[in-house]
Amino acid sequence: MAHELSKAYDPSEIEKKWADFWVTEDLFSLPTPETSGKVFTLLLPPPNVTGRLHMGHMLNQTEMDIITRWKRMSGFKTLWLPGTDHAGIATQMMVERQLATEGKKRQDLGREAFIERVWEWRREYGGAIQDQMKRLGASVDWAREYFTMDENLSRAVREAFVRLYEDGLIYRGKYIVNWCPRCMTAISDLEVVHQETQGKLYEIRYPIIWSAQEAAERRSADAGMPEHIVVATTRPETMLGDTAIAVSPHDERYKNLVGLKVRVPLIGREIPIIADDWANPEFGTGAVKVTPAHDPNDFAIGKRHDLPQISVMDENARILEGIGDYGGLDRFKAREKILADLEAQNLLASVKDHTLSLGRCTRCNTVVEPRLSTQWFVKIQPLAEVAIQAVEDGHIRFTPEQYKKTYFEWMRNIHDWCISRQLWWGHRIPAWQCDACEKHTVARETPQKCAHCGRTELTQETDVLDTWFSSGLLPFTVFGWPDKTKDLEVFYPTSLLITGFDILFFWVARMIMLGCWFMKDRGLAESVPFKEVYIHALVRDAERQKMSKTKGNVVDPIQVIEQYGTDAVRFTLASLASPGTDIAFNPERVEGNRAFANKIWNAARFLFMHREKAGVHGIFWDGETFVASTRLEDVWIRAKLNAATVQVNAALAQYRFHEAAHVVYHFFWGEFCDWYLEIIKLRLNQGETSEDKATTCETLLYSHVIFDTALRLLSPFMPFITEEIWQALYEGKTPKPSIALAEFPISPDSLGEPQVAAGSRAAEDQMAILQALIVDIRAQRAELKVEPKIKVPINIFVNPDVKRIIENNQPMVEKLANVESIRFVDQSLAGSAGARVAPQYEMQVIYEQKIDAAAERERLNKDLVKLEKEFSNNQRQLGNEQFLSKAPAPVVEGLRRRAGELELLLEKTKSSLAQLG
RNA sequence: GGGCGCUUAACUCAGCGGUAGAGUGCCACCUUCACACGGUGGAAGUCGCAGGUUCGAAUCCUGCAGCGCCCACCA
Repeated sequence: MAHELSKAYDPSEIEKKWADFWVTEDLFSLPTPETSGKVFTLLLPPPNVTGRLHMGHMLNQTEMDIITRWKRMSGFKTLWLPGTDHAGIATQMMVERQLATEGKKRQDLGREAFIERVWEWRREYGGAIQDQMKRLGASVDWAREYFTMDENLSRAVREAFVRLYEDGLIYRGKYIVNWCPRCMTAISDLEVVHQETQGKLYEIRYPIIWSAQEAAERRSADAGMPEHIVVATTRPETMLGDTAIAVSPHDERYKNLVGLKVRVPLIGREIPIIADDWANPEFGTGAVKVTPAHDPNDFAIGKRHDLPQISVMDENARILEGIGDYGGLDRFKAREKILADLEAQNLLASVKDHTLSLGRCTRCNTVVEPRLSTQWFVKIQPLAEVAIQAVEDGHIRFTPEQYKKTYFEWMRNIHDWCISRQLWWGHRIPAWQCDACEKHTVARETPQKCAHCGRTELTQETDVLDTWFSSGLLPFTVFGWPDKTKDLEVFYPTSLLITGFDILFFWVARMIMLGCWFMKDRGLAESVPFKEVYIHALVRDAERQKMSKTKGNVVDPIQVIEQYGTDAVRFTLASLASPGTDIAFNPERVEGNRAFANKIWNAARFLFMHREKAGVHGIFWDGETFVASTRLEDVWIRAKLNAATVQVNAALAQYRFHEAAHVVYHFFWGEFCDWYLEIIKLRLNQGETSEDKATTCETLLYSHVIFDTALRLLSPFMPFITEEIWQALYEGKTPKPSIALAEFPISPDSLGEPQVAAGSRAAEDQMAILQALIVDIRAQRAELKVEPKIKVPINIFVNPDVKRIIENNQPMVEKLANVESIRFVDQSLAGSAGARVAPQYEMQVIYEQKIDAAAERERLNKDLVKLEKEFSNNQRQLGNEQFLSKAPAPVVEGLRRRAGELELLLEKTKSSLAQLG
């Protein structure tokens, strides 16, 4: 492909080109390996088919892509498996909304036609998020893409349901569930979000029914005979379904009322006063109305006391016909009317402000109504026990580790899982009800006859399964389960899961439970759906607010990408992705990383320019052996690159994306560009002799090797720009079709080459002295206000060792610090005008202009204060017997060495000050 | 009511037992032949508060204050 780089870095053009290339060349498709050795598998948390890419996705996919590319380049057979989720409620709502614009409801179409309509919708609009993923450069295996409603996955869902049923873990029953009257379906506990809401607490008088006999008894006993019992409630409309009043058995106030009957106001039903521990004497009046069909606690009381369950609302949360004057009224309208009617009868004792926690549907924000209905449940305890053990035994590792606690917390207090939904879009429950005996037959295929009575008139269950039921099975169903496939054998358990904490319970926990259960014949350690979980943070806006459509602060990743380029956005997210910390995403921050990309671009152009000038082509590298050089800057940059390599590999192994990004940024900009390229300019801008040309070629070769390695180090973070430059570097003759398939750098030092390591350390020490000297000269020039273009002579006072280092690298010092000439003197320069002292050298800038004595004195005084403070700390520690005996030797040695330096520096600084007068 | 975090330079965040760091922003100078999406130099922090452990604490422990998140059936 591209052999040369355009003058200006334009991400939009190159990103489109390579995104297409990766997909059309099928670069990331992985054939099924023979064995599971060195295989890395990652499942993409399937976005909703209705989804549009948001910053959360982008962070998630950037992290997954970095890890995936890193693993792939490091020699793993890497599979990143993409897919989309059919998202029951969300998708059904979307299509219903579309129907509504045509003035239709789903009931007008009927179940089959409606489902066909959803498929149509999916064919037309369902691919949006995949297209967006391609723009991010996500290196997934598109050939294996799945959809949770695909036939093979649907078959697996039925199989899983039937097996759980056969294991006795699925039951059907009439219980209080969370009901959304707008979605008209049951939802699980997790789909209800509780909000503190300012509401009212109403106290209502229920008239006590006194029989003549009881009344007489009371009067003779002088026991008092109250007319009413007052109950407190936040939802007066449910009184229509009251079947008892409960008081605490220990509540003296009500002791002798237990067993009596009261009349439910407005409807006149007689109900008993019962004693139950649930009633809290401290709260309200101590007496609570009991409505078993509309409250989970009341449901439990009802079971204990065998109370009738009277439902008073329909599926839309309207009062049922025939109940007082309230039939057909919406629950909140009914509440108003009931309160007014109570008031009129003087039965409303009081109304108080009361904050309560109101449950709302996560989909549509409608207030959830606890409703008595028949649903399918998963008996969760047996599944949870195994899932807890899997994590306790360390078969799944959480990063950050704190999420393990959250996971245990939830798992240990888990309730049975309501898995049926009254929707049409989804996996229909494989159960058939007998028209005659009304019992259910659960089967993989449509049964011929009832399993209980043998009759043949059967009707399939109309409910579908919770979407999370099918996604909870994905880690094995995507590999062909229930069949025993090769894929399942080599890819399961997957290696890693990267996801947000918001679906820790919805998805992560359920995958663990279901995986451990269905794969249990592999043994616990191998039954888990993934070996590691990395939980990433939330992307917030620049003000740390949660992004939300209603607040209007949602940042559209595609827009930011168009402004700065995908690479810059990816790099920004990576550099902010410190485990466990939410990300405050400010688009302005991307600017800095866009500049970084530009910097790399120009570094490449610099090398290419010289390559052209020198007529040097075909600089290729096998990616393994280092080209030798003994030049200080060459050994030094190699040592720095090795260090960066070691750090990046270590950081990625711990999902410390921010650290890896920082290391690679600092290497490229702070070391390679700022120092190395500046230094080699000396060798690249040489003359025409054959010796000069040879030097240029050597220099180019060496710098290309370094640059090539650095590009591969950066590639997982910025795949596009590195691909573009890498392809150009090899002039179309790349060793691999893509940089993404090239080798990720590993440090030669880490492979055990002690003499190389020693040489590196010496080079680093020498460069550190030269760098310090150069920086000091520059600073002194700035202080003396030497015009930038003027070269100045300098004097240096050093020991012979350092002198040799400087002499060997004199052109470097002269070029980088703009020095005319260096004179080595044999007397201390401390105190001389324009001098600076360091532990290893004394340096004086010779400049005719008069020194600003005041400024110089200020600087020296500041230095002096700092030095004195450090020295006194240093001396205090070194004078401390305890420290000397207890601190580790290297620390003590370090301080001793520093003490010597400090003494010297103090002395020199003081003498300089004295000279200034 | 339970549980979990966070508080370090103007801003965003690293560091988590051995002399306070980065990026952005800010100030000054420089359009030098890769890059002004640049270069060079510089200013800027009693590491929330109070105790404790330690030779040594931003780093470990306890308490307090502020901020945030998750879970939960108290009418």
